[in-house]
Amino acid sequence: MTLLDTRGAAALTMRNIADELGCTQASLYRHVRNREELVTLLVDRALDVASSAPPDGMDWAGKAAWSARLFRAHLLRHPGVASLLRGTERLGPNSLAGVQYSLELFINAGLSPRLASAAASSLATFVIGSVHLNLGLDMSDPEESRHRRLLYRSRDAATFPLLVQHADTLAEVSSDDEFEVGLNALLTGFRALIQNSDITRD
Amino acid sequence: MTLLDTRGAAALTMRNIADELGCTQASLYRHVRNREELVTLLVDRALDVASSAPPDGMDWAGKAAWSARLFRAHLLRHPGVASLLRGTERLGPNSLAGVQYSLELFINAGLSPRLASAAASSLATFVIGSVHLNLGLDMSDPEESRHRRLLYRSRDAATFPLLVQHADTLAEVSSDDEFEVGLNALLTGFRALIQNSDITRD
DNA sequence: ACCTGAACACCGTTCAAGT
DNA sequence: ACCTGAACACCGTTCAAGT
Repeated sequence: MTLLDTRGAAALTMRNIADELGCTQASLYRHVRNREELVTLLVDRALDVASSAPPDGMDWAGKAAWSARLFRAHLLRHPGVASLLRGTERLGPNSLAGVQYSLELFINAGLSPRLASAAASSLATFVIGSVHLNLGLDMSDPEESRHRRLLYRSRDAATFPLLVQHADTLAEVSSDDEFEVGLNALLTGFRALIQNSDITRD
Repeated sequence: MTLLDTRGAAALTMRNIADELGCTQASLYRHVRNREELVTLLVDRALDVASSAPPDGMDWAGKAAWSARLFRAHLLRHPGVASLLRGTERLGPNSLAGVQYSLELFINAGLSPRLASAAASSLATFVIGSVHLNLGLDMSDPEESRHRRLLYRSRDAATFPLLVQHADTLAEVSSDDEFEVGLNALLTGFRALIQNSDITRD
């Protein structure tokens, strides 16, 4: 865990883990079948944020937004965890707690179990995908913004007119902005979905 | 390219590439700095679908949905490409063409360049994230659905009541369903955003 | 039961040496 | 300029041998 946070996902090798634990690499295979199994266990343990519930007094959309922001912030604080987060291994108890919670949220909001599941999945997909796509980048770094502006501006104006024209704007859009716009759009869409299924039910 | 499609991303090693090309691994470093640079070039070349535009006669939402589904289908058909798709390397000409196109779409729909960029990014994030989270899984495989049903049903009913109760429903929700629900919600949210900025402008 | 040392078959990358 | 052979420092995994 500390190894992953301090030296990154690339340094999470069986040898380094064994060193950190004070044993040989071969010993690890007494407690774990594969490296993959170890990663699965590690990732689920790292997802214990999902259990912290939003404060009371919010409607479902407020709670969903609160949880999504918390989850995203946690992943951004632990990029190593985020980079190991795939779809296959979301079976651990902490991940399941997250599924249970978001499912409850959307069902109580008025969605059918099927739609609630799809909505919760979509939201998680967006949060994880959002962190994933910005893993290498540090948007607060001014160097990064300058680099992107140059990339857009130096394109051929005939084939990429909009990129050249709005280079400055595009370079300035932070990943936080992107996330908020997408999160808001998703929740607005879910709200419409709930109203529609209410109408259908009447 | 054929190596990636036939034997997967794990088999995309410098040795295998060199074999496929009929040279030694060391020769590759005359044409490419890193393996990473090679992957970047390869991924961008694999994204040539972005250039195929949707048929005329659709509104912006229809076009966006059409492009998103096309992109997703392409990635699902080439899982190796999808697994290599990170955020850092979207600089290639094909990726930029996709950015230019989606930007044009949302600006013409009535969004400011800033919001259009965020909307386009969010949509791409959702598509890529959606494919990413289902990379290992084959939902059409009945074995997979049975496994998921068992996973949910065998949980502790006291801590995960909803998972146990709706195990059958949850196991049956396909990734296609999830994607359609999320896509629809996003586009509905963007539509509301456009109407809002129209009102603000008046 | 748990650990060790040593090996195996793989990686990406480098570099002197060839043509 | 481009390619080769051989090496380097790493991987994950296995296995007989120890306690």
